[in-house]
Amino acid sequence: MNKRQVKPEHVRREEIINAAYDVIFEVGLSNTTIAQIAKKAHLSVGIVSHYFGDKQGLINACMLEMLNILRRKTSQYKAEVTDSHPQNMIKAIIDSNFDISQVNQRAMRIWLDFWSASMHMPELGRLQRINDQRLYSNLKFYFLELMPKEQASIAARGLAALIDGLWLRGSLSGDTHFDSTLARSIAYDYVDTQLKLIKPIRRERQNE
Amino acid sequence: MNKRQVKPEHVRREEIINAAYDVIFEVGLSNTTIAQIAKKAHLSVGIVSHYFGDKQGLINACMLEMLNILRRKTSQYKAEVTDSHPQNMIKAIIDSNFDISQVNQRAMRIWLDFWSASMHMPELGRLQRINDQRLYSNLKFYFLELMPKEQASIAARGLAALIDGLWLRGSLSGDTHFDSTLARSIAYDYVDTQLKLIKPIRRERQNE
Amino acid sequence: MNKRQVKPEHVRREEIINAAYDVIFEVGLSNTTIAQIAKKAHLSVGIVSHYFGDKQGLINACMLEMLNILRRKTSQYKAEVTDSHPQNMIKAIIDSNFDISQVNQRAMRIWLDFWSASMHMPELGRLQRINDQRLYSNLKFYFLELMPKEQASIAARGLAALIDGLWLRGSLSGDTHFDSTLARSIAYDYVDTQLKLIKPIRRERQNE
Amino acid sequence: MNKRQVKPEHVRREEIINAAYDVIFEVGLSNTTIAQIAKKAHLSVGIVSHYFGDKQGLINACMLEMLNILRRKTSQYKAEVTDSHPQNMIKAIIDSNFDISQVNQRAMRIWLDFWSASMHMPELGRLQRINDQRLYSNLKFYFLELMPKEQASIAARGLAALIDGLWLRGSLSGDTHFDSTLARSIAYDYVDTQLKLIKPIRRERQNE
DNA sequence: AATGAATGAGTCTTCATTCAT
DNA sequence: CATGAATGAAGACTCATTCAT
Repeated sequence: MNKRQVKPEHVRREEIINAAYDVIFEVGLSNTTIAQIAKKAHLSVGIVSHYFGDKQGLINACMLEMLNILRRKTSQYKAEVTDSHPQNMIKAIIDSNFDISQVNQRAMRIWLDFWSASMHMPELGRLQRINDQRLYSNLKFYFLELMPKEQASIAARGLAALIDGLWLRGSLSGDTHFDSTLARSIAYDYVDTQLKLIKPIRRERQNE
Repeated sequence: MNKRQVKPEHVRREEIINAAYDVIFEVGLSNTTIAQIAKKAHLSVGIVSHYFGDKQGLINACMLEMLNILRRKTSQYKAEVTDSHPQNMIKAIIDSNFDISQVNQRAMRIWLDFWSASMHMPELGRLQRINDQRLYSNLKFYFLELMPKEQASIAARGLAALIDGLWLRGSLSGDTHFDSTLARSIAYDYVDTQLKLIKPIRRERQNE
Repeated sequence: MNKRQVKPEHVRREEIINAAYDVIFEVGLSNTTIAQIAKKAHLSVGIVSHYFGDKQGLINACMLEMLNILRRKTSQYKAEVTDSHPQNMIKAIIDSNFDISQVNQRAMRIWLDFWSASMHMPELGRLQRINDQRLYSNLKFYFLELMPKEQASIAARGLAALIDGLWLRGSLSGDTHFDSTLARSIAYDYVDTQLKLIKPIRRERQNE
Repeated sequence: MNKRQVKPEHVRREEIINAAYDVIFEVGLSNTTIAQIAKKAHLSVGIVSHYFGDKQGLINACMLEMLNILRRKTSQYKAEVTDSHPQNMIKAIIDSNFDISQVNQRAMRIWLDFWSASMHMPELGRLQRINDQRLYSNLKFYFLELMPKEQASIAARGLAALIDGLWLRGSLSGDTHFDSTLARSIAYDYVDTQLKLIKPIRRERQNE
């Protein structure tokens, strides 16, 4: 008789959010219903409004959680870098971005669903733009230590786009598994080529 | 007055598809209703089933049209290249991809919506994978004329991802206008750096 | 180029009615659409209103035709009786009723569909009651020549019900073929037993 | 005030089914809409899917209920027979069949509607054939105790058809009231004549 | 805290009918 | 005569939300 088991709020919220991820992965965000989520979480439909106010509240919470996990992951990867040369930090950021998707193909699809939804759900858009901005700033910060401002900007923008694009193409390919090693090597290669070709250009510019 | 105006099938189809694009842009694919599309096209709701069978049929037709336009655009850009050096062809492909989005921010958002939907609508997924594959193959073909096989593969994969990523970040940024010049320069830069760093590896080419 | 082939009105009407029978048999009266009928008849949807005013007009025409065929069939069977003893006439009526169903299982199902519909379509109800009444009167007329009024009434009512019931159970059984020989023998048996037991009441007949 | 009144499931189901019977009687099964049923039951349209999945589920439940009532009624009539002579049991079965229709003219029309629908709705067809078979077997069982096998078969088949036919003609006659006494006497008469005429035939056969 | 019965607005789909050609 | 494009009302179904228990 462990019906009506009362659990701490944060545990319940976590359970519901995870159930939501499952359902979103299976049927897509726009086909996800509260009833499905409740069933997956072995709870009643009323529970969502209880903990999240309404469906939108749950969706916001899901995206927020996703972004928080990524942020934590990035912090963690950066903290683990021993030689904190800018290039290594950039690679840590790359690694953290592909770690998420490495964990599961599921996350990638969910991510894309939220990206898409963020165009038409203001709160999601806000969160998404903050995240976009964070990745860009983060990368630019380290590129600036390696190359002139203008090129750092391009490199950061390019790398951010490359990371997102690799992820995007990964989610969309029918493959069940995303080749994160390949993705990472393509991203590393981008950084390497940018760095190798930066010096001669700088010199010319410095003469100006 | 002009009630019951009969138009040729292809014209009506085009009108309806364009109305659909408008609505999808405004409210998102998953919030788009047939009633909205019909209203935008100044037609009745029954017309969609008349021309497209059902809503899914219309959606498929929309995506197919989008992809066809891109394909035609790419052919056109490639045909316009005077000096058909591989690098120029690659840049033509880049240009064609950003031409679409240049035309309007609308297209970019619609594109993302379809990308997302393609994960859960089989026919859309099929079309989308064909398109993904086409971009990759197209790029790889020209990269192969410039560098060894393995690197060509990476470069093609990287550039395809970069193009998609730039587009993605463009759709998601709140900006009303996408800076296609910047996007193109980032993509060009990717090609240039890839090519510059290829030389030391392929010494024989330097003799040319 | 035999498109737009113009045929006499009664031919067109016949074609459309037959197409309607086909469709009604396949999907049931309530699921029958004008589009299906038109397609089956290789004509356009507009044709129905052209010849029958509207859908209800076509349905009425269908039922009327069905009843006319039965009536003609009954007249014909009765005309073919050589020894016009009342009992033979009754059997001719039975035969005519099972002739229709003998022709095809299709007719039986259509018949039942119209019976059911006649409860809620006034014109159909009118036609159906006339037909009911005709069968009853027809039978009673001959029974009256064989037995007292009261029993003739019961026998006629009983036989009419028996015929309809046999037909009903035939349409509803999943069997593809209706055993009209069995049905007829059951009906004959009813007549025979009714007649045999009439004797004690009608002494004069015992002298025969 | 009494909004949102929650009742036990079986009560709600019963209410909805009864409302459905009302509507079906009034407008016919094929014209019956969920909205009408809901209105009649003073409930919202969503309730049908809540309890029966969809409209077809409700229709199936209605027919099942009808058949169950008839079956219970037959059991009850049979249990009430004091002198369980086969002939009395057969008459009990007849009585039970006309008890239903005695209760109301409504039931008869609903039956016919379901009969008709069962030709095109698989689940209804299944239920209907089971019921047909039951009546036939039931009657044959008792006829077998009174007459030889072959004749028992005919008598059972004939009586079953007669019962259905009387019912059918009753539903279709415009009369508001079905004369169940007359119907019953016609059916009794059928049994009586079958029995009276069986003996001489049996004897001859016994001599063979 | 948790349930799930009940609601009803919103959407897709169907289809008889109309009418310009 | 005949067509079939176009209409729009009607209906089944979905599902977020509410709320009595």
